[in-house]
Amino acid sequence: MKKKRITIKDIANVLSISPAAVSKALNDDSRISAKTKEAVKRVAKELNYQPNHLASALRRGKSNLVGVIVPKTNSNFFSSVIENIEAVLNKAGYNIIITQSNESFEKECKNIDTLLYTQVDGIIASMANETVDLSFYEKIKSKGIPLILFDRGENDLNVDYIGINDYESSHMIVNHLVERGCKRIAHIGGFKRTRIFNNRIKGYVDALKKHNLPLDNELLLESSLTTEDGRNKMLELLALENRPDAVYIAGDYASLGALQVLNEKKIKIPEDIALVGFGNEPFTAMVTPTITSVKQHSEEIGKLAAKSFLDHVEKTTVTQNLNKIILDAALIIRDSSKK
Amino acid sequence: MKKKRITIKDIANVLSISPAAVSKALNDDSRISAKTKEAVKRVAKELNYQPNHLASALRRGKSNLVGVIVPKTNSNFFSSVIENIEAVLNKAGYNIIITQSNESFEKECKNIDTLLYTQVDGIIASMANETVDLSFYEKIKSKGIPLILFDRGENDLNVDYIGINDYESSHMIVNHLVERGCKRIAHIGGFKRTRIFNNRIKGYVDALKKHNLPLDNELLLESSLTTEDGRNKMLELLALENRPDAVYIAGDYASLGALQVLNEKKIKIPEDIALVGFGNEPFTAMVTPTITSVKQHSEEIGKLAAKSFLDHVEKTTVTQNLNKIILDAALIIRDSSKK
DNA sequence: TATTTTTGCTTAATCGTTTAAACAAATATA
DNA sequence: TATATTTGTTTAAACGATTAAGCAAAAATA
Repeated sequence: MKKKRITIKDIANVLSISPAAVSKALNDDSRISAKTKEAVKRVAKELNYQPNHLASALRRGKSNLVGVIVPKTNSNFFSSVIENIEAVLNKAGYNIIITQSNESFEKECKNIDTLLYTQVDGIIASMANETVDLSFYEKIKSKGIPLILFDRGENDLNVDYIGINDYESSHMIVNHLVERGCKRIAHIGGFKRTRIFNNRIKGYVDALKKHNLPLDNELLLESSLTTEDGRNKMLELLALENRPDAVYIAGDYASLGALQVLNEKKIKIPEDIALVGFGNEPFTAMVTPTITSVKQHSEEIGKLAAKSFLDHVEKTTVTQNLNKIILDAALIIRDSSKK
Repeated sequence: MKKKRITIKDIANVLSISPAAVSKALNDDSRISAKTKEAVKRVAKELNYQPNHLASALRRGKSNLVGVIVPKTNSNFFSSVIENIEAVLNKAGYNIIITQSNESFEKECKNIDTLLYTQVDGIIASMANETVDLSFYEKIKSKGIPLILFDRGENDLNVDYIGINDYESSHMIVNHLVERGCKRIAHIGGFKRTRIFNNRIKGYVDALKKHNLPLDNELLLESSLTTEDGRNKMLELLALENRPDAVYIAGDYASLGALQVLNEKKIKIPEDIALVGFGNEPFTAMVTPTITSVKQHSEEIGKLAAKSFLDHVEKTTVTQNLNKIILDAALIIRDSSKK
């Protein structure tokens, strides 16, 4: 019942030549005559031959597969990054394997093992929120497999990184809010231990200082940045005796939660409290009022991450200098913070 | 500079036994002594041995990889289906490779080729809108590789299918709108050639008949169901002399476009025109007003698709009866159509 | 004690490709 | 014409695992 696989041997038999010649013909080896090549390709098509990737990858020691690890595909940012990684790598003859960590350290470790086991030629990853222990990433490095991080990265791991300038983005946001006339600007930040969120916090603190605004610790909250936690942290801020007049939230999903709370309590946005999110998820332009947010250039990040990988595999030289690319983000001003 | 790979041969050398014994020990073969197994596993750990998937897959003729093809990972429905497929398959020792067709027939064909080339053990797919030519799917079948379709499937391809009852869903929606008092119900449907959208249209037409409502052809439009096209089709409906008092749209993204148009024109939802979408994307609960939509049980669909694949590989019998599973969808009533 | 069965391993072939090395025939060079 | 080079192919050994078959030694059975 099972269909017999067509192999190069079958093609060789038809043409009465050796399998080696067939292999070389299919790979356009210069030492094979044009006539033979043509014949081989014709017969290959006739027999509906499909090369066996496992065999060639095993022999070549190269799978032409690249693993991608993201916290969730279900966000515009990550899905767009993936799309662009894929576009660049496909052109170079690579295919990608996408895995999700669901923000779980354990799942992320499993994913790494799976990818290594599948013999990927490289890994492009954005780390889960939970991840503190870097030993699994060290494992990738120790195998000599190119590792490229984007968005969620770690300085300690001395690897290529593509991301945006989080520190500077916070400055942009605070500048914008100050210009609007806001004086008590709160910040619902992500986990401090995650580098990008820590940088956003630092940027926020320094920007306040720059504008001679006092830093009020009750206005600086740490959050998991889910919609649910956005709601909770917003409620905390509203419970304060001295409410903020603007809230900068380090993630769009959390900013959505905050927006819902403000709408429910009939607090006017941006008149009473202005709102700024982060990530420029499509829904920020869909909700009422639309939410000001920061665009992270997902297309660019995806392309650069892929190119960074290609640099590694194509460069045979030992002069492997690290690619650390920091892009400038763009503030997309919408109704939630308009003048 | 490159790290030498550790193979079973290295382990064998350390223990002065044969590579075959090592392989069997690692696979818990009953003919290997407990002592040897223990020693092998200890040394494997010490040397940080990672099995070479390519080699074992080649030899076994089984890659333990399952390919997944979806139009876009960037929708809650598909990302949730994928998550659940993965959960079930991981438990059974399989890993998945996710690919996106971006609703393009050409890309979908490429994805199929990639997956076949990677020697996946099975393919779970949801077809692109564009896809009419089924020859690439026939190719999968002709190779004897299990193929399971979900959501977007085709009856002609005689394969397993998991989806919801689209025809019945339309009835549910029309019933709900009629109950609300609506008399002129419009339908912005997907492409007729896509089976699921065609079923929704049929359900709409029959439900109108059931309620003795006239079928007005200017109220039945065909759409690509993007946000942009949702806007355009809504504008078409508003241009009618005799406007509808309810619009049932076969996709949430298009319903969002329609909602934007109605909001811009200050047409009251649901008082002037009620709105119902399809898919229960999270944003339907985020926008103002929230949009009534149909929940497709993505978790269930994902799990069932994975189980269906496992059925195929585990069943060695020839009695392979087809799994055609049709789930009942659930109508989630929100502000856009509340009484 | 002699014979059979079980246990625990080894040998060698195999999966489908690639590729270094060998080699004959054709062509170029001296 | 003799020698060197190029061309087009074959042979055979990999890649790293699995596995059928074989074979001693140990244990069980008669």
